[in-house]
Amino acid sequence: MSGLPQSQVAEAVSFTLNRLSQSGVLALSSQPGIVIESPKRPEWGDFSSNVAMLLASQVRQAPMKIGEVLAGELQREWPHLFSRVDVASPGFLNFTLNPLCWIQVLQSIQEFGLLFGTSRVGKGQRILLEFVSANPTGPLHVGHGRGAALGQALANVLQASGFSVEREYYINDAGRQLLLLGQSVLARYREKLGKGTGFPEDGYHGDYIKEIADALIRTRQSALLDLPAEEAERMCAMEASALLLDRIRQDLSRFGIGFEIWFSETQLHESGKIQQAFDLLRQKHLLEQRDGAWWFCSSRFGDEKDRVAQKQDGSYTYLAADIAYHREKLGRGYDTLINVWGADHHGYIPRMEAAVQAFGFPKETLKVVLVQMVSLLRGGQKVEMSKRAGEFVTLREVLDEVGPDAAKFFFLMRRADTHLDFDLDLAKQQSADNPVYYVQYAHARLASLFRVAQDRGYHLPRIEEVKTDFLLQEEELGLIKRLAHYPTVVEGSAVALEPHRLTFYLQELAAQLHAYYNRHRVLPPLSVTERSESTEGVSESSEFPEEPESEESREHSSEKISSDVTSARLAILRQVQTVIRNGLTLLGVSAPEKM
RNA sequence: GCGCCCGUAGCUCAGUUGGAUAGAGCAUCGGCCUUCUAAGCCGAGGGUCGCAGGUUCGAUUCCUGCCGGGCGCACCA
Repeated sequence: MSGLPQSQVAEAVSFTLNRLSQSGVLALSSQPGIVIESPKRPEWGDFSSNVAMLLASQVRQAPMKIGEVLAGELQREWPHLFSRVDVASPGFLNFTLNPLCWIQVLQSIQEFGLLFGTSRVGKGQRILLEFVSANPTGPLHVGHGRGAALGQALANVLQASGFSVEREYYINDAGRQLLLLGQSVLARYREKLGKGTGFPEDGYHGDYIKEIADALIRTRQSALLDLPAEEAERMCAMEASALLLDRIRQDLSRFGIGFEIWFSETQLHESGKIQQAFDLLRQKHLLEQRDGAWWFCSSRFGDEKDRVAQKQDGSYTYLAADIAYHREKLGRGYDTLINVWGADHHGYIPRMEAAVQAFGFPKETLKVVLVQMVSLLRGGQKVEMSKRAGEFVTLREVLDEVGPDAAKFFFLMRRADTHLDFDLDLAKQQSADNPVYYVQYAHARLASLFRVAQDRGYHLPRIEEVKTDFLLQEEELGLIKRLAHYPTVVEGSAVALEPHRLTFYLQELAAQLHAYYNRHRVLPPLSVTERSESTEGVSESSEFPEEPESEESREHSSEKISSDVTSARLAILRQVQTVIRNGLTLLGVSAPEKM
């Protein structure tokens, strides 16, 4: 979408810089990365750039002087784009665009619709995004919910930016944790049948274990008591993990999260992939036997020490499986692997980076996004969760309480690597204080406006049908500029792997919309009342007071709504609605027509 | 002890990869509905960007050292 003003400015600057370089006016050895940003203050124009300052050392001239030259050239060469280019100390270029440029933003939104905001920066690079991947040893809890919301939003934002994304869930269905699950279930099973023999040391304590035991009693009666303990444990583990995985799938599907691939760890063992990975590492002398165990030499790639991959007793550690798993993923030909992990696993990153490098891929092939913990607040108090006692709030409970939309939005309101306080009361509240309602309401409010407009016989105009002057009033222009920023936000969220930027953007856009909506009418009032007659003399005057300051609400009621104004506003607001809808969609949140 | 993350308004947090005079929401206080959804808007107060150095035209942002908080440091996952 290079037709957008910001890209046009960047292209213009780049082009002019090249030309000045070739003609010898500026002696450039290399062109700096041109960053066009939106300045904080309106006096600094629509966009600004620091190129002149970046160039100063290279060209050996004062930034202000370079700025002057550039500003002059740019204005001369691109008169349709710039209405002015200023140089501000210590050397900023401030661009003020020809207002007409903004119209094409509206046209672009109108034309691209659902696709507005998409780009091709990803160039079709293939990304494997692995997230949630909770062990099937218990139900999903809130922390997993945050990972799920983040993963999905990341996938959406990356896809919108031209990456080809596949989502994967790694099922940890082998190893000690699963055994422990089997032991825990069997222990409960025995207890319930009056044959209790104690509970495993680090067993799973949650009530769901008892429910699974009940289910086993229903289907198998007391049959498991006759089996050898090991076999009974294995059977319990299989049954329990199948049940729990099924429950995880249900929760995720209710949360609106889907995966292309569900990858099972057991498969790695059974297909010999772990053995293969080991053979390869041995060949490369990255796997060494010491003290009867096999060590992965991760320290050669910057890890602080080597790690055991195969224990003295011959069994594999979880690391062995993960090494093989990452080799498996790399072998599928992705350009980048992204893992969304709980922040408590951060110490594990160097190990996995080592594995990736051991197989001949650059370290950057693997990107890990860390998700910090979630605390739930109710009545201003933290809801206590203790993993040891098996007391944690499940994702399902949160969904029951606040619904998927609010849950997702709240999970995405903070940067992933900072701790999140999730206020359950706020998430349920139907007021402007609740950010998700606030944004959704903006969308619904517009939907409602359009319904009323159509009931009253207005048709919703296309941009081309509207008189330009009425689109370019100050506040309308403000809205358009905000809309123009949207594609940059989507791209930034994708490249930085930070979807929370989109959440913030939507709140800002909604705020601007609500303010606008409150201040300006779109449709003329239905009936002429005595009050409007009594102020008619004032409101009909062609000159509006400059800035009424404290009299803004009065401006609202006295504003004259011609049919040109109505259609211009309808046209702009439709594009606002499109952008809100698109943004919410990328976050996985619905955009309701009615609330 | 070592490593990673965090420290910005009373609270919860943004800060566009190093830019110009530091931003939002909540909370507090004061206003706005006979007219398109008040699930909304307008206004006010509130800051040593943890501290101290360094890098440069310029630092909340990068580097070093402290202080404070969280997490991790298994032949568990």
